[in-house]
This record gives sequence, C-alpha cells and structure tokens, in this order.
Amino acid sequence: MNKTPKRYLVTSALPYANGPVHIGHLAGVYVPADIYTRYMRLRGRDVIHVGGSDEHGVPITIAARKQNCTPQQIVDKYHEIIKKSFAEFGISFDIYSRTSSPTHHKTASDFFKKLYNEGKFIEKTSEQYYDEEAKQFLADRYITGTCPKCGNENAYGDQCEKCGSTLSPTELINPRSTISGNKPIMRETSHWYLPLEQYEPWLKQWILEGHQEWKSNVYGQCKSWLDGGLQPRAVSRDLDWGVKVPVEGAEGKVLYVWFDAPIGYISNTIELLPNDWEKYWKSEDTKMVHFIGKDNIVFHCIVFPSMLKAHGEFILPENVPANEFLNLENDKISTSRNWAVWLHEYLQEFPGKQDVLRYVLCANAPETKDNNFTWKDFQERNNSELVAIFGNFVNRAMVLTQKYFEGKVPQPGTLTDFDHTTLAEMKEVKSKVEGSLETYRFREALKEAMSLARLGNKYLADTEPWKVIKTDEERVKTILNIALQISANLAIVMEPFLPFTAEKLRKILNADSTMLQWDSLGCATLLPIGHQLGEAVLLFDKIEDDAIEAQLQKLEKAKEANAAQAHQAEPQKELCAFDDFQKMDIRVVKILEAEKVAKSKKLIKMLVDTGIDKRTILSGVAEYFTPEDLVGKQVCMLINLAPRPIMGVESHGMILYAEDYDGTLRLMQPAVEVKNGSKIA
RNA sequence: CGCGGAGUAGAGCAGUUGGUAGCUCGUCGGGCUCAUAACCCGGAGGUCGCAGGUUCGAGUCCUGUCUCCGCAACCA
Repeated sequence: MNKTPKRYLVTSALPYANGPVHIGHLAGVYVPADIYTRYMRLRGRDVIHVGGSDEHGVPITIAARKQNCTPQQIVDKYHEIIKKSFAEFGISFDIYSRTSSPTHHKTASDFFKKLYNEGKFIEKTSEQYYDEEAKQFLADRYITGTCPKCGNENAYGDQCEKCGSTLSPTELINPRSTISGNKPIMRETSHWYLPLEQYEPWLKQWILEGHQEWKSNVYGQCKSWLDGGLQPRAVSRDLDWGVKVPVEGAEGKVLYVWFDAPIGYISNTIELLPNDWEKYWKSEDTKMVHFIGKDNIVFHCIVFPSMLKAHGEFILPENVPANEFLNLENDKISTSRNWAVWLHEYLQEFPGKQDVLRYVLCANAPETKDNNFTWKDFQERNNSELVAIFGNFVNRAMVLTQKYFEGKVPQPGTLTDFDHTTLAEMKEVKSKVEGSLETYRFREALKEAMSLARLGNKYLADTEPWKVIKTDEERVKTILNIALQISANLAIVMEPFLPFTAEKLRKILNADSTMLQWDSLGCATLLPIGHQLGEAVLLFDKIEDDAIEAQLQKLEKAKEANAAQAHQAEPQKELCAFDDFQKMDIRVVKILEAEKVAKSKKLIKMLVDTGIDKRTILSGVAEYFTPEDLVGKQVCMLINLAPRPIMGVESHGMILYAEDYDGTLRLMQPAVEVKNGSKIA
C-alpha cells in the first residue's frame, strides 16, 4: 500500500472458548491491539477493532462430554466470562461477538459455498478411525494404543510421549478411543481441501518480496513454510459441532475450525456494520492489521490470506505483528495445568488496578522473544515506576499548586533556558511515541511516554520551587505552570496505554478530553491560566508484600494440585506366591490407647485389641497423627509380624496405612465397624 | 542433522542500515525534603551462549556448536 490508508481494520486473535483469558493472551494480543486501536481513535482515524470467541472444534466437544453438558453450554459459559473480563479490563472492541452466531454461520457458509462453486477446493477420500459408540471420527489425539517402537501402552495417535517418536493412528497396536474406550474401526470419509500449493508463487511474491518489513519472527516463519513447499489442507471435518458444510451429501461434516475461525473477523464486522462493513473488507484503501501470538503465524500469513485470495473480493492484511510468548514465574503458561493468571480473577483480586496490569504487560511485552512475568516484577513496576515516577510527579505538581496558589494554574513569567529545554523535550515525546506505535513497538512507545513523567520529576528537582517560593514567588508561578502543563500532557499521552489512569488524571486536573486532544500533545498551554484544578487524589497505590505473597501462594497451590495429578502409581513389585501371601495374617483391630513415645520424634505407642489379645505396638506416624486421631479407630494390621524392640519397647505387629502421592499417611478403615480380629483376605 | 525465533550487567529487556555496548528495576555513594521514605545526580557491575571466520573495525555479517521456546493435543 503506497498511499495513506483511509481506514483501519484491527483484528485480534479469537480466544478459544474452552477457558478464560489469561495474561499470556493479553500481553501477546489484546493489550497491544487495544493500545493500537485507542491510538488510532485519538488521532481521529477511522478504525474498528473486531474480535470474538472461537467456539467450534473438537476440544470443545470433548470438554462438553467430560463435563456432561452440551458444547453450547461450554461456549456460553466461557464466552460470557471472556467478554465481560475484556470489557472490564478496557479492551475496547467495537464488537466482541462469537463464531456460533447466526451471522457467522451464514458468512462462513457463504464463503465456503463460493469457493466450492468456483472449484477452488479438491475433494479427497481417505480411511480414518471411527468410534461406533460415540458415532464420530477420531482425531489423532483421541486415539491411544501401544507404541510400536517402545511398547508404551499409552501412546497417542500422533506421537508417543515416552520415546518421542512420531506416529500415525494406524501404527498403534490395540488402538482405543479415548472417548468410549472402545476399539475404533476404519471407515471411509471424504473431505474438501484447499490446495495451498497453488497459492505458493503468489504468497512468495506478496510476503517475501512485498513485506520484508514484517517482524523477523513472522517473516522467518513464512519463509520457512514457503521454502518447504505447501500442501493441500483439509477444510472440513467429521463432527457435529460447527458450521455445517453447505453442500448436498455432506451431512455430519462441518468446516474445520481453522477455516471457520478467521472468517469470524469478517462476520463480526458484518454484525457491527450490517450495511457498511464492505468498505472495511473490500476497499484497497483500508489497512488491515492482525494481532496474534506466534503460534498463529502460519494461519494468518499463509492460510487465511490464501482463503481471501481464493475468494477474490477481500483485502489482505497489511501487517501481522505477532508476539512471542509470556512465561509465568519461569514456567510456561498452561491452561490445562492451571498455571496462569486469569484475567477475570485478577479483576476481582485487584479491583481498580486494570492499568497496573496493562502497564506491566506492555512494558514487559514479549515483542522479540519469550519474556517472563513474575509477581515480584509486577509489584516493583507498580511501586517504583507507576507510583514513584508517574503518580508521584503529578501529586507533587498538584500539592505544590494547592499549597501556593489555591489550586489555580498560575501565570508563567519569562522562561529560562532550562524551561525552554524542558519544554522542547516534552514536545519531542509526541513524534517518538507516534513513531513507535506506528511500527508496533509498544514497549518502546510506553517507555517514551513514561519519560515525560521522568522529565517532570527532574524539572522539579532542578528548579526547587519549594525553596524558591521563599524568595521569588513569580518564578514559582512559571515553574508550576510548566509542571502542570507536563501533567496535562501525560493525561494525553497515557490514554492509549492506561485509559483508566488518563481519565482519573483528567479529573484531577479538572480538564475534559476536548481540552486534552492528541493533536495538542507537546503543547505548553493546555491548561489556561487561572484554571481551577480538581482534587489531588493519588493516581496509583502501592502494592504491599502480602498481596504479592497471596498470589504466589495461589500459584504454589496450583503447582501442588498438578503434582497430585501428575503422580504416577509405583510399578508393581515382583510376583508373590499365594502361599507367601497366606503367611501374612492381616486383621482388623481397634486402637484402645495411644500416646507419644517420650524423646522420639515419630513414634506413637498404642494398645490394640486384636480380638485374640490386647497388645502393644509402635508406629512411626506422629508426624501425621496425634494420639487422639487414633484412639477408638478400627484399622488394618499385620498381626504376625515378628516382634521387634523399638526404643526399648517391643512392638507386636504393624498397622497399615495408605501413603498418598506426597507422602501423607491415611488410616485404612473398614467401611462399617466389624468385629475386632476379622481377617482380611 | 525437520523448520523458524531467541540466548546481551544481579533481574527484566533495547540495540533498526557493522563504527565508543544502552534502558528500567535492584545495588552502592551523594544531594534534596514539595511528594505515596517518594524524587534528582553519580559510581560499581557485561570476554554480548560457546568456538571459528570475513573486515581497518562484529552484539550486528558468515560457518559450526550448545541451550530454551514455538510449528504437532490444550494454547497467545
């Protein structure tokens, strides 16, 4: 595109509606997309930001099966959570819809039909595993069986996680469906494919020659795919959840979710502007930008553009500024492992602190490589950057003005050289921030914006109005006027990044957004002389250690829960002859008395009723039970274990416990009370 | 030897066409006291993953090599 675009279409990746949104999604996609969009709006450009939930695909049907509900219920639940949390977090979508909407079904269906009618697909028949009970074809991942290479009995249809070898479902010995547990059968099925290889020359031209300015991770990935040669890609699947394939004889088939989802960008625009959407999608002077994470590069740079090209009426993305991934406390963020900071939970636990998270995620965004989010860093950035630099500067300017001039903007006198230098630096911020934002360098842009607050602090430190007031009130008027003008500029420049704070700051300055327009950023006369300022409330609050500690503990709990889930039962011991087993006399006994053995750490001495006699035994379980936990309980015990003296007392048997994954011991009790001395066999 | 990206002060990150290695936080020292013990100035701290090569000159270009992350279930 050579000429200046007339309008902008910003899309952000559709979150998959089988879970809530977490900080990885935000840092990778939604925060930068929102900053970009807000910036465009502030510049008065024609821009819309479209998004929505991606609600189709196999995983959602699996989740529904597991939770014993319908796929619709799953997506309804998460769509609501996601939509609500985005809104509360200030991600300013012009529309946030969903791929289960009627508009989307129609749009995707029509899209498919057009390509189908024009012969843009090829049809292929193949044999795939089919679960007769669940009545569905099985994706590779939903088939398990014995690995032909290492004998692991729980290899997946695409890969054995034990030996790492790549497999195809037909290689598995004794394949089983993970849905029903049954043995699947082979069944013939036919699907439509988009012949991507036909678009290869065009893609090479368009990306490799036409878009060398794309980020290196994006460009590199595209180049690698194009150099490797593209293959036809199936656009349909055998499934009952999704957009029905609108062709006769295609019952039980839906559009493959990758084909369906990006069309959501179009449907959402149609839903937003039913009569006016076409100018955003079909007009060459629209600039379209896709915000995505690195895992989506191929779809948005190769596959979706090929679809759009095949369709023929739509424009192509001008840029795809994909981000890398964000880690959490040095570990990969994972929905299934619950290793994440969930947006809806953050909003509850840190009310009114949307901008703190927005700030941290932008300042530490994974723009060029994977980055790490830690709660300690979150606290530090809040306390020593937002509070100490930005909030503190505004507060200083406000408090001084209240103190000396009753909260009215004072009239400046003659400017010194230093004043001029400071104002000149302030003026530069606009072009720097704009330059960074236009090239998707959000981290850099935010740093430039923050530098304005630093400039303000330095200005006050160097001019020392609290000293000068004693000798030269006129000079102080100039100083504070400048300090307040800097604050007003901060209210403008922070708007795309920290919209809640900008609003708050406008209130503090008693200025509305008509006084503080982006175009006047850098201007030293934003606040008129004599203007009455508002109340000097604090922009940010410190975050104390206990709040951070609570978050870390929450994560620690998630980790423990994972450990419990990941715990594997120990392998079976070697075989034991029946006679050997019969030698052991295991009985139900009642604990009559229990007391800790003096001077021992672990020992508890007990008197038990075995039905035969009453005897003394010792058990090394004081770390897990108090004597009171034990008295009166019936438990299992090996009564013919050879007696053994422990710490001077002879123990006549051994009580049996179950040892949990983490080493915790549990009593083994009969489900109902039985007679003491009952045999266990 | 599948393909991309990344590896730079204690931590988190910049470094755009090869030309004195930067920023934020932390740390140490000093200043200031208007401000949420906040702010301002200065210092220390790096053989730019490792090994070679091209060049007058390499964090940057080339070759090899190690590690991490993605591309394959969930997933940004």
